[in-house]
Amino acid sequence: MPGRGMMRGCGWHGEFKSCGYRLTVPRKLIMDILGKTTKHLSAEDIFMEVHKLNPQIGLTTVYRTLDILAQMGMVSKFDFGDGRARYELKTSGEKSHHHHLVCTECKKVINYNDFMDEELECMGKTEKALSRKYNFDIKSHVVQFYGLCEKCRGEK
Amino acid sequence: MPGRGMMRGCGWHGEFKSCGYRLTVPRKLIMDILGKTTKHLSAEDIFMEVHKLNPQIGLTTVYRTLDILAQMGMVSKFDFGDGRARYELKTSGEKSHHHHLVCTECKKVINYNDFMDEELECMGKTEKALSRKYNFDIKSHVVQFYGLCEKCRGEK
DNA sequence: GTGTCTGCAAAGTCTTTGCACCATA
DNA sequence: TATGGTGCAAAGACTTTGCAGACAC
Repeated sequence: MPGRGMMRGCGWHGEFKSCGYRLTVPRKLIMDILGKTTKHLSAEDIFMEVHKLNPQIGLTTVYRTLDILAQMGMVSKFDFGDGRARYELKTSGEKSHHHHLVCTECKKVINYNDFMDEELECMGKTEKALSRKYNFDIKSHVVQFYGLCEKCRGEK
Repeated sequence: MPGRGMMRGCGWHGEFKSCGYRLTVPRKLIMDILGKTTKHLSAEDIFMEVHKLNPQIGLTTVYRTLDILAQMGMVSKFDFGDGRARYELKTSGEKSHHHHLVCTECKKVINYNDFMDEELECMGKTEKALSRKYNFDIKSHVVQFYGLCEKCRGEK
């Protein structure tokens, strides 16, 4: 059995197996739900979706599965400042990588990737420079803008 | 009495008062501690420091003060993925703005500001573009790189 | 003196853990 | 059938709230 943490093969079924994890009903459902949304779901959100399809599945399993997925690097875990973690499937498409714009009032989150060419280039440069200077093995980054959305700034 | 949330005058004493807040012993101590470190203190960290100087002060007060400071914009609140919030005084000096490099293993955080000129320029551009496109009033941003620090990558 | 602030204790939220049973490979 | 996975309940960790007494202005 290959060590956990390694990823081989393509498609998440293969990745799962080659990491020594079993393919179970809850895990399939959770991956399905994550794959079908562009939203930023909390564990509870995902649990509620799963629950609709299979009421037997518990919140604990959702947390455990998300942990595994995050450790495998298949899912990103975000904090938008509302006290609960949010999860997003890391998709590999060209235009799928995005950053976030967060309303601090109503907690709405907008994905953007339209102004990102320069941003990504610049993040890449910084990443290299930081890796070199601090001898870090950099795996990911987070870029988030915080402010008031159109609606909330109007109400102030 | 001016409405809370406004900031006038200079020095935090003045800001505090002009926002209608009282200048109390715990608040002074907390500001002092935040002003004297470049670390990323949790509420508990700050509480322990405060406790050394004045054991009467409670953790609740620390949380409440940090809340006020964050709302006034004098303090930034960060999440580095270890389940507790971290606080930093926003200093206004030229070179004081910085971003973070976080080790996902040992949770060490490095402030960097040496590769940031281009990064900041680019963030500025993106901020403007996002403000315009989504009609957001952007107040702040977060940039964080995650990975393994020198020590932790060696142990793997 | 008045309205704010404080400390304590208790409650609230999100997340993790222990354990016996179940299911995948 | 042998691990690993699951659900439930309970515990854990961080943060917030309620309230009576204390303090800044």
